[in-house]
Amino acid sequence: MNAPIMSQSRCGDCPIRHRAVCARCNADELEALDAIKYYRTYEAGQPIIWSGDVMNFVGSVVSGIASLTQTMEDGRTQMVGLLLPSDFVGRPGREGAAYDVAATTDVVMCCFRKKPFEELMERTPHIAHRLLEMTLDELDAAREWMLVLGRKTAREKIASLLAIIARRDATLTPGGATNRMVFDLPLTREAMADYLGLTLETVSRQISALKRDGIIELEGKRHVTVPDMRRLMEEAGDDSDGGFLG
Amino acid sequence: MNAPIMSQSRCGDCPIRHRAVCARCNADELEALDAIKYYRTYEAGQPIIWSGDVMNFVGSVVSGIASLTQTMEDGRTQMVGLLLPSDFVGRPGREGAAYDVAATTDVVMCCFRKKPFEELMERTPHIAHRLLEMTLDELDAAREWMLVLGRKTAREKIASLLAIIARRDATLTPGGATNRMVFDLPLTREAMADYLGLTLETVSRQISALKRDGIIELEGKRHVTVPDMRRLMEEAGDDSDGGFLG
DNA sequence: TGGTCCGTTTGATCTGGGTCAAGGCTCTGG
DNA sequence: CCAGAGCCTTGACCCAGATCAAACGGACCA
Repeated sequence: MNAPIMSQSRCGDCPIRHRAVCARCNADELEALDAIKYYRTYEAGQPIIWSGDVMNFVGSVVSGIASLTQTMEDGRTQMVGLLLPSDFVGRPGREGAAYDVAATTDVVMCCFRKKPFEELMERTPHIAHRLLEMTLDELDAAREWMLVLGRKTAREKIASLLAIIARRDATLTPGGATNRMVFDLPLTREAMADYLGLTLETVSRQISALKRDGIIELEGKRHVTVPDMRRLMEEAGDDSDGGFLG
Repeated sequence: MNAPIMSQSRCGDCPIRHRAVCARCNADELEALDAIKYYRTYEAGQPIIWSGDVMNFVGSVVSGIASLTQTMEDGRTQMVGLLLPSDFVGRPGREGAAYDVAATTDVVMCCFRKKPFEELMERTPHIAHRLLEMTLDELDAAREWMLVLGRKTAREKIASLLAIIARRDATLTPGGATNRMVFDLPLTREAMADYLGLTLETVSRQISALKRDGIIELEGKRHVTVPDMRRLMEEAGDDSDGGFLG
């Protein structure tokens, strides 16, 4: 609780490293961040922001998983992003939210009031710079996901999602990057379907198929073991291992 | 040729307004931009950059259309972005390209050498700021497209693409935002299929269907008339008119 | 004037994933 | 200990869009 989780600098007493914000901040800047910061918790399933709402804060996910979702008038939905701990939420310089944000699991957010955050950004170029980098990362991720949505089969989609979650998990689990990987699915079948542009029945069937074929092992419905990440990546149609394995 | 196309400031003698770069630059900054600027032309079909290549420039499309494409090892491709005149290419602060960029029609690019551009960015906060805004726009567009790819039917996909092209065209055609719209398709059926996650046969069939149903009129294979934009938007499943019509 | 090349259209057929429907687990609360 | 609610799985069937195949049409060239 008092030992840093990461070796990076953190803003004030915040238990996570804000990737976007304070990786390179000095003491004064951290203090300024602390002054405009507050925490907020959401229960699993709760909305955090609705598309079009005025957002008066930006922030980072501290724990739990949040999702970004687009919705059509007739109710069809597509998840367009997953927010894992340390991911940034919000659009400096923008009034409203562009999509619905909801808590997929219980979520703790570290928020910064938007106006003062933007002012701080103005006079702190490296924060603006870091924010640009981070937005470029998100753009890359979004465009990679467009390939998944547009061209991959249901089985490849599932494998891609599992690979992403495993990889993200690994970055939070020191020394985790081996061939065998174990993690918990933070999403229901329905949420996976929303992310993958599938129905929950197809998600369920394909997970069963991957299990039958020995690509994954399941303990209960959520706890996943991948005996060999390379095989999973092949199933994802993604031999370029995304920089994940040596 | 000597009269400005746009009423905005432009960098030096460049015939387009660089949305990202010089909308708010002063004379000194424009001069600095001019000093590191050069033009380059590409024929339709030519590659501009390959994914993974080191990019030593950033720039804007001056005329023509370029595409961003993701490719899988087995040859499946997904177009992840369209670059129309005034769109920005390149990733300040990044070494390599993340996707293939190719000229879809003949293209003229206005390029800035990357190193000096980044230096200029460092000491010119409003350029960095504008770049962030623009990247956020691209991110929004990418995420909107994820909904198209993941959840829309073939007919809706085609209608969405036509609506986007019409809208983009309108921004370049003063006074063009009426209900009736006329434009040329800058893409082959195959390129449309790549963008929409379909096959070219399906694209062709759905275009024929939209024509049969009177949503669009075709003169040759490329010249499109939309008698009533609202009907097209409905077909796109996108009643929120994207800020296009009053 | 007639190839031939390339993008496009159209037809016939097949199939992956959607839809509808019926249970099966597992946790919670009475 | 049972009932109910949420998820999840599995089966049967269907359809939108993929695949395979043929032919069209306009631009270019000999």
